[in-house]
Amino acid sequence: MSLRHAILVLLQDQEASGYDLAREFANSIGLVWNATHQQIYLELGKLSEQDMVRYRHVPQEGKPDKKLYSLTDAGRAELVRWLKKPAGPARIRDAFMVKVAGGALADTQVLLSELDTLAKQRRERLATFEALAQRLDESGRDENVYNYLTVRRGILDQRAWLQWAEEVRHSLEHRSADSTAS
Amino acid sequence: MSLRHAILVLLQDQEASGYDLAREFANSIGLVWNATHQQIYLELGKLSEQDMVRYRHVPQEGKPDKKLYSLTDAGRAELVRWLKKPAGPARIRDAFMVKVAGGALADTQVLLSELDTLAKQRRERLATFEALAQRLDESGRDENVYNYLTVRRGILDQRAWLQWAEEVRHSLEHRSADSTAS
DNA sequence: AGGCGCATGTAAACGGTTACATGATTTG
DNA sequence: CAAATCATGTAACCGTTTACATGCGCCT
Repeated sequence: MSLRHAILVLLQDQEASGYDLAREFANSIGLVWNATHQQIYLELGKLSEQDMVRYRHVPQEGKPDKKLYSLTDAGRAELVRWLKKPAGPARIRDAFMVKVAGGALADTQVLLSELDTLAKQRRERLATFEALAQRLDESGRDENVYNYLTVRRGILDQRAWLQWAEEVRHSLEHRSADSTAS
Repeated sequence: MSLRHAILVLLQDQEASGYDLAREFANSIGLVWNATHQQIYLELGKLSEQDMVRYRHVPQEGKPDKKLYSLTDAGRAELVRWLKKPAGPARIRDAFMVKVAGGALADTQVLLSELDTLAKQRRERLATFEALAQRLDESGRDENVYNYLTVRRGILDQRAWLQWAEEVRHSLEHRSADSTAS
């Protein structure tokens, strides 16, 4: 399990609430590891019990109070320990790809429109990441190497996907031109 | 849940045993969806109860008997139904990426050697996929569009990862040159 | 003799998703 | 007035991994 380690990594840079972490998981890191807020609150609870994180209670006006979590020495030690041992292989669950593999039975039009939807999302992400990369590049490239590399991965990933999407569109459109009778 | 649909897609082309499916999940489709044999046997059991697959018992000599599964009409209908509704977003769990993001605390040498290990695996996969793509391209490109596209995704994915790995190596080597004192 | 490949399975533990619940403030 | 944002949480369920179990044949 390394949801816990993903959380520790995020807390390494800055104090954050469970809510903040959930947002980060939905954006940048989300490409690489995802988690819902319930999962995060649960894990923060466990980490806190095990003294790997501590929190301070921050009352707010208008908004609900928040708990700002930060790493303890034990948490940092755990992170360091984990960083040393080899990571398991990456796992993915890409339902759309399963669909393409089973495409013979699928409605080409449905696949094409879904492809468009996904491509749009990817293009938006790509823009976000490119903007982020530029900002990181301007403001001190050496301190932010790790963040920069993470974002670069996101960029290359989106581009590869979009390129593939072009190939798919080409093949499918060619294919649907054959069978305009259906 | 669409492990079930991934299985249905695989059975669409050919009869297979649980063991066969597990192998396919470990290879080609594994890039896109993964599952262990226990999960597959369990799901095949459920699919069989729901009459979406049937099996014939094949006794073998020397080796244990096997059950060869194939799609029923109900199974094919379920696949078609699923293919029509939009797929959820792709999910990934890439532990190595989490490590890079938390790289400030990591030992650069450890990261670099892990990068090498992963790069080697990716290069092997890339070679496998490229060989497969060529074979598909030669033997009738139109019948195999869907398989071909799936393999293309694998190829583009490996290339993007390897390109990223080059950037990471560059950054990390540069970085470790600074602090040869450690 | 030991390990790998074939082939199937059970059981327990753990990880993760979905639904539900609350409640103030801001934005359309 | 409805919906989104901020902020936290519980409970039930489902999906997934890990460990255990069996047994023959082949290769080193």
